Amino acid sequence: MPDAIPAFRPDRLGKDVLAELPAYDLIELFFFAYRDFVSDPDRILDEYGFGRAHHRVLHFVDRQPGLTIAELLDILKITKQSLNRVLKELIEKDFIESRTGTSDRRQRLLFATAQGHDLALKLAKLQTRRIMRALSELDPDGKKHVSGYLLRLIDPDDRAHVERLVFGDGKT
Amino acid sequence: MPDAIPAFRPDRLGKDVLAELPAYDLIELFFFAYRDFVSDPDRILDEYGFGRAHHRVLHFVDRQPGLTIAELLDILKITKQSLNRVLKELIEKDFIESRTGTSDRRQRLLFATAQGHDLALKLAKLQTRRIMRALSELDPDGKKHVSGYLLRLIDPDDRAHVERLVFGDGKT
DNA sequence: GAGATATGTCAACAAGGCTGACATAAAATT
DNA sequence: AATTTTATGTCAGCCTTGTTGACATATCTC
Repeated sequence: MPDAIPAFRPDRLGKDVLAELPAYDLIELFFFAYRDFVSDPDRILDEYGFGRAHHRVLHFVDRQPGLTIAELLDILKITKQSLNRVLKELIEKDFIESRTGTSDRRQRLLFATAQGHDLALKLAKLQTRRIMRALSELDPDGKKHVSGYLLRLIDPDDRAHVERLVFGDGKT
Repeated sequence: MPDAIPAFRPDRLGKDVLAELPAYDLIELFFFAYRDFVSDPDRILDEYGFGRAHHRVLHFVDRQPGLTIAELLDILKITKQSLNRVLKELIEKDFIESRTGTSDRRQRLLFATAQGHDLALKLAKLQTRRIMRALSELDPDGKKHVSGYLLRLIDPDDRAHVERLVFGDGKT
C-alpha cells in the first residue's frame, strides 16, 4: 500500500508548497477570457480605422475628462512617442480634443468630443454585455469576489492609484 | 422632492437597462490586472531572448505533450506563419521538440524538452504566486466564483473546448 | 535669467500580428 | 493507380504598437 497522501490544507500552505502547484486553470482561463474580452470591440474599431491602442486612449480620456498627457502615460504605461502616434490620429479625426491647461499652460487637457464619447460608450456597452452575461450566473455577491480578485492581481504599488481611478476619488 | 429612484433589481434587468450602465469598474480592473499578470514573466523571458508569444506556445505545449500544429493554432487563434516564427526559435534553442506523428505521418507532435519544461514551470509558478496572493484574501469559495466568471467570459462556442483543455477531458 | 518640467517630433528599430502565394509529403478518395 | 485533400513549411511583404535616443519649444519655478 502506497504512502497516504497528506490532506490538502490551504491554511497551512507555505510559499514552497504554493510554488509546487501551478494554478494552470486560472492562468489559462485568464488568457482565454481576456482574449475574447478585448476582441469584441475590434470589428467596430476597424470601421473607424482604429486599433486597440486607440481604444485604450479614448476609453480613459472619456472616463476622465481633462486628463493630462502625463496622467495618461502613467495609466497606460507606454512611452510618449507611442501615445502620441495614436493620440494624434484621434485628435485629427475629431474623437478627442486637446486644450491648453488653465493653471499650467504647458499641460494639455484631453477631452472626448461628442463623436468620441459616442464611440467610447458603444465599445464599453459591448464589453459590458459580455461581463453581465458572465456575472449573471454567479451568486449575488459574485461581483464583489471578482472585482476584489482583479484588484489584488494588480501590483501593490499601483493598487491605490487604480482604485482611485476606477472607483473615483470623491472629487468627481 | 425629486422622483424616487427605483431600487436596483438585478433579477429584472433587461438587455436595454444593462446597455445603459457600462461596467467601467470591471472593464478597467480587467485591463490593469491582465497587464500586470502577463508582465511578470517578461524579465525572465528576456534572459532567454524570448517574448510573450514564445511563452504562450511553450506553455500550451508543456501542458499538452504531443499537441499538433493544428491544435496549437486552434488554441492560440493566430496564423501558422506567426506561430512558425516563434516555434522555430523554440525548437532551434531546444525548448521544444517536434516529432513526426505515428498514426498520421503528416502531423508534427510537439513536446517540451527538459529545458523547456523547466522554463514553463518557472513561469507558471511566478504567475501562480500572484494568483494565490489575490485569492488568499477571498472567501473559501472565491476561487469557484472567479473561475466560473472567467469561463463564462469566453465565447460560448469555445467554452466547452476550453473547459476540456483547462480541466482535462478524462483521457489524461 | 537659469534651470526644470510638460509636451511634441524625428528617426530607427523590434515584436508579433496579418495576407497571399507556393511547395511538399502523406492520407484519403475515386 | 491517379487524383484530390490535408497538414505542415516557407518566402515576401505589410501593419500596429511597442521601444530607444536625440532634440525642440513653451512655460513654470527658483
